[in-house]
Amino acid sequence: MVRTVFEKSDAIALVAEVFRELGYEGASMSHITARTKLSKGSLYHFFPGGKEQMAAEIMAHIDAWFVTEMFKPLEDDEPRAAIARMWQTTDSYFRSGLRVCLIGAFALDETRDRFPAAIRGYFHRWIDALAGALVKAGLPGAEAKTLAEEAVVGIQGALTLARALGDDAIFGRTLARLSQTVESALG
Amino acid sequence: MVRTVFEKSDAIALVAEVFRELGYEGASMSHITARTKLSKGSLYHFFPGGKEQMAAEIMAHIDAWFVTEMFKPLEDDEPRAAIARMWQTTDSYFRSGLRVCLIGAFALDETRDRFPAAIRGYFHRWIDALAGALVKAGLPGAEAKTLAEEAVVGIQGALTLARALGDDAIFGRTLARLSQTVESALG
DNA sequence: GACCTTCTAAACCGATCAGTCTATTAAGAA
DNA sequence: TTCTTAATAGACTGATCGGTTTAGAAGGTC
Repeated sequence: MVRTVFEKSDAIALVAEVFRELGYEGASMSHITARTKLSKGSLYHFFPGGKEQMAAEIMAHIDAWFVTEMFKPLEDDEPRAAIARMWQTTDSYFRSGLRVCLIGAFALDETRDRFPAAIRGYFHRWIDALAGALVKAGLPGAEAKTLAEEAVVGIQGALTLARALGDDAIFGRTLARLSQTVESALG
Repeated sequence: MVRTVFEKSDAIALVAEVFRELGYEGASMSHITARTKLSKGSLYHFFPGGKEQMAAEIMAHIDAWFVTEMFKPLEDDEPRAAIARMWQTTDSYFRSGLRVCLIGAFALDETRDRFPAAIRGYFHRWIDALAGALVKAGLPGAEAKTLAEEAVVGIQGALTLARALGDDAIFGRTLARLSQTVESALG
């Protein structure tokens, strides 16, 4: 029999895409094995805790990526440049609306009750990091918080509508509108 | 054995709440029977087509409600008053953020591929009805379309974040902000 | 009462679920 | 080479899945 060797990081990325497309409950082990070409032996070798561990590690992986690529830059770099790069990073991460937000999708059904802290933390830190950058760029705290919330709300809503309408253009339009709103607030 | 008699409209409303909380895949027949107190016999009597028919009829029911309560008023009534009532209707329908949008949740996973027309139609008509009212209220077509899209995107995003953060206040804040934006656009 | 239709209850079915186990393979250490 | 260990393939298990069927209860009509 043919034997393929995987790295755990490959496994995380592959399984993540299955959860992203099918949701937590919709992603059965047979779906996962079929779509990833990882056998059950491999999956339970990497994730002895089964589906729940897979989802937890995937969320941690996503979280770490966002911290490095978006939240840290928003906190540490020059705020206007970091915010400008945030729109680009967001657009490419979500493939211009073709890829949904796994954490957002988990939030909408009972999967939320399995990972409440991870879900809450992800969005909380995104809003806080953006609000912090807006404050550093000169906005009052309250306005910064409102604007940051508006941005993350808009991104999530645009992802939902892009999938619902089968029209990814709405995602680009929303990002453009949000960045425009932020820029005019910054003056 | 004790026998309880249900109406089909009761069945639709009860099953709808289960799908809303658990999602399409997450809502197994045993979950549905347990939470609704409807036996399998009753469920398959009302919905011979099983889960798929349940979901289809629930979506049709939701759609009809929105047409009567929101889309028709937006099309037929005085536009500013209809838009003002839309915010209230939206707030009460989604129970100020405690209740998710079933159609939006379906859009995010593969459930979308079972009901693409219903999902697309729901959001398309919402945006069009609101944009139509905005045009009647005096806005240019392009601006009306953009604003209507922004409103529906914001509502969906706020529902996602309300659930993710376990904080329904964000839903009220978003509705207030959106209505403010619309009002200042109308002058 | 008898009869018929509508509806409910629950046993039952094959398929699929998440998860376990055994056998085997590849690769590094000695 | 030989031994050891990490990793893979896939058969297997008991539980649960969506769905079917059978049996009978409730309510109307005559």
